[in-house]
Amino acid sequence: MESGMIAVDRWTEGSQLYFLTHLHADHTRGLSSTWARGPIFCSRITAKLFPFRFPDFNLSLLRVVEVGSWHTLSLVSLATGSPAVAEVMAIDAHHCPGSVMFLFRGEFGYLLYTGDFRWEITSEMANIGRSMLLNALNGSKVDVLYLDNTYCNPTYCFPSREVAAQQVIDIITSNPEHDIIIGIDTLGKEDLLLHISHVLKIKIWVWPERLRTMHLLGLPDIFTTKTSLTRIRAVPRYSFSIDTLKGLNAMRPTLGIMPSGLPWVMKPLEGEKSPSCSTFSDTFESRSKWPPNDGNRVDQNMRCVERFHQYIYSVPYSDHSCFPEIKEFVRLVQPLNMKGIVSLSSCYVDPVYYLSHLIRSNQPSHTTYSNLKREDVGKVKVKRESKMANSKA
DNA sequence: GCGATCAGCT
DNA sequence: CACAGCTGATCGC
Repeated sequence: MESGMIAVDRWTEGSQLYFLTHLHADHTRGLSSTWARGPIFCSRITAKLFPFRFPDFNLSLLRVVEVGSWHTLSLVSLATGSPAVAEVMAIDAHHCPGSVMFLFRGEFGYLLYTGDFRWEITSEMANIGRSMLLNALNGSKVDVLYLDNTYCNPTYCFPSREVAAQQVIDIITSNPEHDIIIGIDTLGKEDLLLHISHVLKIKIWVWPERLRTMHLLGLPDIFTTKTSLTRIRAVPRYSFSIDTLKGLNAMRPTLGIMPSGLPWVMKPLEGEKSPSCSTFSDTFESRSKWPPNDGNRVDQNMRCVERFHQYIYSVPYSDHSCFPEIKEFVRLVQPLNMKGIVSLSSCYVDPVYYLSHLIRSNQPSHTTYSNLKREDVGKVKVKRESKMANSKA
């Protein structure tokens, strides 16, 4: 596609149309309330949350793209200067509320930009997205897949969010006398909190701004800002530390739960013992439903709950796809070429490195690191400059 | 003084 | 290490 026409999650000057996959801060860096570079296309939920995040934003620049139907885009061809038409379809990305993938079609062919996404093969919602995607493609091939490669490495393997949510429930019910704090961000993991509330018939404390977000999302009235009403609190992840938990435990017995796809949560403090990480099943054997105790051996790579600290559990609840899910998605889409959208990670890999057998054309000249030998690509560590998960087309 | 950007931290 | 994001310092207007 010609450069300078369409930008996704990228906010530098020089594009005609801008697209926002979801409202997490690492995808909005460069966006501000004073934005005037052009229209921004996003999902209805993202549009709803937008003014809360960017209070004085000129809302006439927002364009809602409904999920599941083609939306016509008016562009100017950079090559000829004449009007050009393209279309876009938003498809639910199941990453956080409002998150979508964008499928573009035009004279440039088909481009699919996943944004951050979770592709839970067993989930009913993913099946809807699957048929939506296949119907939209109608047999055509995706020319370039821009892929959420956050966990694009075979070492990343974790259960569905449904299973991980049950692990959280098990921790809470196994510790009836404990207060529980759960680390979350400004957006995302609402389903986990709703599930806990529903199963345990208990309200969930959130901080005031987060309560506003819950209301904007139209979620059930199970959230509160009164600490006296519940022993379960969802707190900002940045406020979540071993020291915080120690402080809380000086008052009342309190356990912290970190829902995360990462195999580690935080660096153990100097002199701290124990991050040898006993697994949840070591501690709570028979009560735990995970790993399943059905006589079969659990995949050694499948992460389970880890006790990182006397007071802290890490639960593999992830809003990004794990490696087998990414693989399944690429197999479904069968792109001609693909590029990772996350370029900063200690284990950053070009998705082509592990998944080249699933794309239709895997000539080295098409890969991001065409100058490297294939064996070297997986070891590339990208420089800090491109932390933004983005792409320009 | 304000917004934008960056350093540092979790 | 950093899924995402806060705070505070600094730069430029």
